[in-house]
Amino acid sequence: MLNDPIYEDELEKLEEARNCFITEIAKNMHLYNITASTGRLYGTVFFAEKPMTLDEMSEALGMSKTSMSTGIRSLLDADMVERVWEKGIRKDLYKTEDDWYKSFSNVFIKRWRNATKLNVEAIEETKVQLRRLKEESPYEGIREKAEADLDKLAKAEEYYAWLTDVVNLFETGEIFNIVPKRKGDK
Amino acid sequence: MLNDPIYEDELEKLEEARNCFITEIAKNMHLYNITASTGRLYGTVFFAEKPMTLDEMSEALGMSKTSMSTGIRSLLDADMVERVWEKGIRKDLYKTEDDWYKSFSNVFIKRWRNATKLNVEAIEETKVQLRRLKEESPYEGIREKAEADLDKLAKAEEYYAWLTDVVNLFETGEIFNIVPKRKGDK
DNA sequence: TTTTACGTACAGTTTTTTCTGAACAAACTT
DNA sequence: AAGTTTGTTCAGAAAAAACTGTACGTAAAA
Repeated sequence: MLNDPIYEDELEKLEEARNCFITEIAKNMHLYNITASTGRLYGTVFFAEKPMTLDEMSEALGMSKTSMSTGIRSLLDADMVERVWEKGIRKDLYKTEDDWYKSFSNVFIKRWRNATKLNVEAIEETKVQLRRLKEESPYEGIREKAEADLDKLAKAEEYYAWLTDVVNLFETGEIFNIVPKRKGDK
Repeated sequence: MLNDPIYEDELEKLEEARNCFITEIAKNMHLYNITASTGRLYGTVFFAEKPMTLDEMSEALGMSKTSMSTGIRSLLDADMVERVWEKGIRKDLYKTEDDWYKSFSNVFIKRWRNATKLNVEAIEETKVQLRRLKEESPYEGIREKAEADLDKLAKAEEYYAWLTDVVNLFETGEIFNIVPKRKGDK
């Protein structure tokens, strides 16, 4: 069977079918801050019948093992892939996380919570400086500008408070009460 | 006042305060698929007392007008900036969208809806090919693989159906019933 | 109409990111 | 202990992206 040209042909068709999905998903992977190459890696592991080693990935994609190593790490960070253990196998094995809801939520939470935190901190620091100007500047023009800026930042803070609430919706899993997971329905 | 060194100094302090926020927001702008440079552009327009022209932006940031043009376009695409019209002014004027809830929602909707659409289309196409293999391949191994892949894709479809629901939550504005906008509270 | 002002397309340059192979360190095998 | 195997670090090469200045088309002004 391994040298059966018709079987090879069928296998080729299978690859082609898979490739259709892999190519598309790789293109949209940048939404998770993941490069297209790493997206293809994800797709490859996704369709694999069993967990893959770095060497197998390297072979499958025709890319260096180094790239597989860094790519897998990105995917691990994004909780899109996990390491599995198999008896008697020395190499690291990886499979895709099958709970896509979880992957999405994790990425969503991680990214927005972090961004919110940093931005709110920056707002606080900026406010300190602006308040000083507003209260102490000898120039009315400066005081007015500082006040106007403070108003703008206050609005921004409201928004970040809301965004934090939204992130919490995903973190607590409450989102699944509001938008239930689909099971088998179209 | 224009040549008053103390006033200049105060203005400098104002710039510095603003810069603190601008720098941070620019760093996190990549979450909206926007470069750090364009992020700084956003910050500059955000703090400006009145709508800015491309030339003013170029002057303020020390970058080419071409870059301002393309940067502003990215921001327009993301609904983070809008063009405004002022009587007697020939140049295009831009201000930041003050409804950040809207900006966030728009970006969120646009990006995820688009990604979902493309991925679902790819899944459909892949399914067609896999079904053919599953039904017509003379090799049991191939038929089994095709079936396994179809199962995986079915799970992916469920996820995308859910994601579409989530996106709709933002598109219809229903998210604001669940997570109300903050007004003035901390 | 001619002139001027304005925004953008495009090609080339600079900067940043991605990718690779060699060298290394840790852990397993013998 | 010596010798493999395996994943990762690192410096340099290759690829991609960002940025700039020139040139051009369009529309307002003269």
